[in-house]
Amino acid sequence: MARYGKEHKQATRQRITETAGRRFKRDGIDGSGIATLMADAGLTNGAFYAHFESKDDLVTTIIADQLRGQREWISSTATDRAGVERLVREYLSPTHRDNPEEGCPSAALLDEIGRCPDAAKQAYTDGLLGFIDDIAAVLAPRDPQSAQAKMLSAYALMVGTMQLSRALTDRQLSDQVLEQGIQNVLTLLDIT
Amino acid sequence: MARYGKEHKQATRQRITETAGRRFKRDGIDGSGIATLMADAGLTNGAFYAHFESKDDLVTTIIADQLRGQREWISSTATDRAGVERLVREYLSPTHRDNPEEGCPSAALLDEIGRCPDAAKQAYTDGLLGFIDDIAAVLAPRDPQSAQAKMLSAYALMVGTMQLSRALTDRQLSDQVLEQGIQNVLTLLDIT
DNA sequence: TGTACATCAGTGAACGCGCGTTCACTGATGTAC
DNA sequence: TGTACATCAGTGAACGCGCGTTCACTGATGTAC
Repeated sequence: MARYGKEHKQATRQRITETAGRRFKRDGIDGSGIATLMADAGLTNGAFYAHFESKDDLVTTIIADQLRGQREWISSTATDRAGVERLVREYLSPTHRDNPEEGCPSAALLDEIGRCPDAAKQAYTDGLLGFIDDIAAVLAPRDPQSAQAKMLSAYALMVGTMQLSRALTDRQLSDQVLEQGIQNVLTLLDIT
Repeated sequence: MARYGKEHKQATRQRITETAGRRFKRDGIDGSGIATLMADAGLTNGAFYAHFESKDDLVTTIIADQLRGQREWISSTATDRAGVERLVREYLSPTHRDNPEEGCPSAALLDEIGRCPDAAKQAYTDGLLGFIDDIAAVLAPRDPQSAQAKMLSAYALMVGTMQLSRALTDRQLSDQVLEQGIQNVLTLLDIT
């Protein structure tokens, strides 16, 4: 199968990273086995260790990769205050609630990340501050320090609201939680 | 070992429920095996099925039990607005962050609960509304309906903040997130 | 009050299965001649 | 331009282990006589 130019292996690694990110967000980290993750990428279990040292290594990689993806999504949407509002409404939408595998890694995995080894938590911390500071710069270019703290709190509210809406069986109540969340996030950020 | 009065088996079941609740909150649901859970209660694996139909049955029981415990804790603390403030400060404390096994089940498990079968999510929904409505009645006895929505959002912020503070490796930043969370929850609830 | 018995909470070995990880092997490729 | 070879990404069986669950059995107990 091999001896393609060096970009081939890198492309395979990227494919594993993308499909594993989706699987983690759908079934949880503990709920996703190596064999399943590799089958998702169209490979067999043995090939895993040509790309990653261990499952922990993969987890750390996925967390960094997912937050990088979230940062890119944010950069392309939240270019001004109106963009931030659009982002909040898109985040706290029934579509996001019903499709965790395509959504926010924090909403899908944050409590599990809190139980991960330090390397994974470090990747989370770094990746998070990357895009939090992006938005803080848009919202308060003159005072990024206090905007960071405010934005972290707004993010916590968005993540908690999404998780709560996914855990409720009452759909109407779930929708209502999302709506109330939008109002409170926007108020918290002094938007509208 | 047996033929104690009927209160004996019930006491054992309660012991399993308590120790399993702590274990779940520490290691996650998927991260806690039946044999470990039973050993925590001083029993062997086989005895489990004399008390519960399946692991799913236990999970549903634990969720209901944990939220009942949280409701009791709240009833004894949040008797007036000052009580609610004390509760928020205790919730968003470093002590709570550093001892998940004694803390809030939502903070420890909410994203995992969102992936559980409907029975577990139903138990969560019921248990949650139990104490949310308690606090709503304290905060706005004349308008419990809108107080419920507001309180659900405040709870989402508390849960998200706690999870975030547990996932960060930077302790100073983690402390800061908790502080900012307290301010925002109190503002959101029109306290102080 | 003392003994025989029925109860049933709890034991512990075993079931098939999937886990994370290792490793001898395969075979399509780019390169060297 | 055509052939032999070294490379190495990917295969798939196997490792020991813990998972959730089942079941034949044990033995301390409350009850009946």
